[in-house]
Amino acid sequence: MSADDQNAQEAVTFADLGLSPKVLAAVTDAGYTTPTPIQAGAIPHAVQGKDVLGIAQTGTGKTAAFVLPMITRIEKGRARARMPRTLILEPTRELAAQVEENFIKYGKNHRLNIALLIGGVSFDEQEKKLERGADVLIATPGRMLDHFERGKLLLTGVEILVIDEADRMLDMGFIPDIERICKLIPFTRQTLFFSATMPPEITKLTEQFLQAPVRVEVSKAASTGVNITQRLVKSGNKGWDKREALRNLMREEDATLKNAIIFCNRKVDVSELFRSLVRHGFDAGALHGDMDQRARMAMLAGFRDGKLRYLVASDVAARGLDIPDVSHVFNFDVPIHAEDYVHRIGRTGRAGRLGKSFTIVTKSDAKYLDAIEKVTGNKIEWHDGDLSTVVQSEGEDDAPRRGRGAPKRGSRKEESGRPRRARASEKPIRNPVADVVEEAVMQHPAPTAPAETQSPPPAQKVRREEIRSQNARRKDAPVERPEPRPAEERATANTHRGRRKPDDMADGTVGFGDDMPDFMKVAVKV
DNA sequence: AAAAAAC
Repeated sequence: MSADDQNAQEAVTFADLGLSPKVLAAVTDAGYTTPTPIQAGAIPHAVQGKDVLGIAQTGTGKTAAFVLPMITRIEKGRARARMPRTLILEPTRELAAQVEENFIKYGKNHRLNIALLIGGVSFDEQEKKLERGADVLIATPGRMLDHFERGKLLLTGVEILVIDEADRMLDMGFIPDIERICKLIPFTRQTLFFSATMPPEITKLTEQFLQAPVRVEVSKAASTGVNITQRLVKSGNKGWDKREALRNLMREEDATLKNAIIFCNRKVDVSELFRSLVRHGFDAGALHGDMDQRARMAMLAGFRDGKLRYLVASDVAARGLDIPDVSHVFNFDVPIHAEDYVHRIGRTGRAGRLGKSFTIVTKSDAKYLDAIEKVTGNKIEWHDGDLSTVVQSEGEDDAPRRGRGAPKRGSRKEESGRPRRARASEKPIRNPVADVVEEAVMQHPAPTAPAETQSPPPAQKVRREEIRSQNARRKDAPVERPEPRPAEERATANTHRGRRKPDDMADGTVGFGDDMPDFMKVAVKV
């Protein structure tokens, strides 16, 4: 490449990409002048209506790479009732909500009707938005198909289809849904397709559903960024050992720790660790897929706004979520799949900043650790001596005061499942923010119960009856759940489900009155 | 040894 070419490339600005003046103005207002490689590569083609195959990780500016040209292209024209003009499919609810935020930010000079169709929230409002005519429809596949089957949605008017995070959709078993949806949309559409990797199934999908796509590939972010300091931390096998190791680490790092995500492999452990950290006075929140949708939103908002310094999370938070400025990532568990390690620690050290990651390792993690070191291609240093120096703690798991014989896996969780009131005398919770949040996460009777729960439309009522009869044997089985849930999982569920009246929890913050932090109120609007 | 996603 000549020096001139290089200069020319450096000189690329958003103004050179063919975006409309109104979109450009919004981009400028947001403070951006220079597009990222994926944006510079994809936008010029996308604004011309071409199909694009974008191969890019999250954190590369991928979302704006489709949002900006889409707004440009739908400037003219209006949506008709139940016939959205564009459809964006996302694998998780949070990602979908995040894309909506992007449309709001960059569409501020337009009058866009945006509809967000995700599970876990009421159908009513979503239907209203569809009825009004959506310029932009953002959805997770399940809820979208649900609306479609109810006849609330016609896909024949879709001009632009976006499939985001295709490889993750594959992991999650969404590909049949995606194929079905693709077939429902006219062939004359424009398709923008994004995936971080291109396994054979995904390649097949692109061959089937893209027409002469422009392929834009941005250099794979070095599997683990050089600006992330990675360390391993030894620990005994027990949950108790690991939690103590984590707390020590958190205290050690306190001076330089701005905020941190703490990953667990399992949802139960997210809940348990969250409760434990709160009891120890850390202002932590929690995020996993079994939580009430309102609480998920509230947690994320609280963490982003800096109201919560720690977020204990499952891998729902490992990819794609845009949480800027995370200074630390802690792996409470070694991830079972090596790629997850890369994604998790990739939540720190973004945009060239420095980041730190610590992974708590026990003797039984050896093989997973090997896999990680193989994938990332480097040996990770031990923080403070390796596993050979670990002292295993004695005793029956981490509930020593419970009688012998009792601790089946479920009963061990009793402590975390017990109502908070009973615990209050043991250890005062010193953290009001997390305390409020705990109410929201662990007891998820949506105070303004989703409308469909109160008056399900006939079709759904029938389905519910089926489920109810399936569960007839189990008196306490939640009707929404076809499968009986294991005891330990119930630690995350609402123990009062079905027993409390909505009036008892007018605003969902039982017993906290005026102490509800602002971010909770904001997030609750969903 | 997992998580996620419709009800």
